Amino acid sequence: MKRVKVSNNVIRRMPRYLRMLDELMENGVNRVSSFQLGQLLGLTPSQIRQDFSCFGEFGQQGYGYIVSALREQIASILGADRGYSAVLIGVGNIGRALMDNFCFSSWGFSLVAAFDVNPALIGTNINGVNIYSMDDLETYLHNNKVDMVVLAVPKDVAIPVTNMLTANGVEAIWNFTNVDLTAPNSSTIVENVHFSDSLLSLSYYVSERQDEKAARAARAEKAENNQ
Amino acid sequence: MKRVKVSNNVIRRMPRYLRMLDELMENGVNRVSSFQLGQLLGLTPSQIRQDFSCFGEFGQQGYGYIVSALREQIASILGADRGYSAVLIGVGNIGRALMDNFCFSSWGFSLVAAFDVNPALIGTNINGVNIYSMDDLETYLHNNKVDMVVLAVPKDVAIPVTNMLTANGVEAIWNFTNVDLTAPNSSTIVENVHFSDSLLSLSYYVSERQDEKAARAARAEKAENNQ
DNA sequence: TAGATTGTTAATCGATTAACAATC
DNA sequence: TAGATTGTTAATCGATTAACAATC
Repeated sequence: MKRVKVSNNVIRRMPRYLRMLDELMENGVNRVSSFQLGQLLGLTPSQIRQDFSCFGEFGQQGYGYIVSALREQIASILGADRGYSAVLIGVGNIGRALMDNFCFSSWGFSLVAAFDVNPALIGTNINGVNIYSMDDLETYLHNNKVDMVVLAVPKDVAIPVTNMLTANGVEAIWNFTNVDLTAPNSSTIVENVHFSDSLLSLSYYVSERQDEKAARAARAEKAENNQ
Repeated sequence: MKRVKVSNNVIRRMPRYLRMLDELMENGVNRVSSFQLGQLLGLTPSQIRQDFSCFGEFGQQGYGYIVSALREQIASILGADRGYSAVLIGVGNIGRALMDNFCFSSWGFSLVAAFDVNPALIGTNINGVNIYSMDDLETYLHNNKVDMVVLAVPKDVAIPVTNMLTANGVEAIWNFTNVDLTAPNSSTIVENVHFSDSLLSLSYYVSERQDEKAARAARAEKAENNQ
């Protein structure tokens, strides 16, 4: 597989391709063209072919792509076939929701341990994942290969915990705290999940829609009065 | 406020500005320049001024921006000052995590009701929000102004529930199911939250990093052997 | 006033789309 | 073979950055 510098826009589309290919496989489709994929995803065929071409040649002229083969290629590009290990820190509601609902394994990852400060949780087990004391985290990190940390601790301890993690060699953080970890720890790869950003974007488009409606209504009323 | 067509990229940055301004206010900062904001957010001052200029003139030459005033302006642009009402559908783990942890009100929204099929939940109350039966949802939508729906139902009922919602006038969906609702219901505004997409993006960058390391190691070994 | 920083126009850069030869 | 669809190059479009006059 090629490893040239690929734009973030492309990277963000790859998981969508993967999901769509999974869906096609579930539906027993075994061949797809860039045109069809584009229709399904609301993208142009050109863009899809450009995206794929960043990583190699996965199709066949005059035929298209074999769904299962393309699926494997994209999974591989995204590292979803490397069995990366993840550790969850903070078994509050979000952490718990992830343990209960998010199927790490179906994306090729394995959640190997969870950590919390709550004595009621320590020593228990959710979905086969043991919950350990935060006090044992540092030792754990030294004795185990941890490819990524899922950070779901309360906002106010996000920074100190992150500092501890990076000091202990953690290189990737999937960040569910409401704190932006992007800037500070340069060498650590951080993926921020900000619910509020997502909701506010939605809210913007709702406002836009409502303002348009109001403007239309105002125009209609004015026209009415001018009769 | 201006309402010209603004690119999605700009809209996605606005909530980040809002969060940063909130943080500055918490820290008692009451004045900020585009240069400082840029440093804090990892953006260029140019871009920040360009972004703001899509909506109006919020600064003062030679001085910068008054944090609280700018905060209000951006909140208003995003519709975070309109008291939009939201209804949660599906009180599973994700739904519950949102009810417990996500502070709708701090972003100007109010969660007015929740719905589920589980008899053990129906009639109960979480954080002041009543949980009703799904059977009552349609009636509820007819009798109440619902600006957005938070969709946190299981994957397999996502499509039928969505169809029911749009049929009953719901225009905006904050979608936590793993189904892409983007394409089909054209007039409905959908914001998809896909945990897997986020994780896979992170995974890509982790893989890239590890491949670089491996390549470096291979080169080093080769050099060693050539000694 | 001098220094700072805005809002905006112009220049650059990058991403998307279109077009087409290659070929299955 | 004829039709279809890829991978890739070139053209277009849009987003970011640079520059600077306006002005607090």
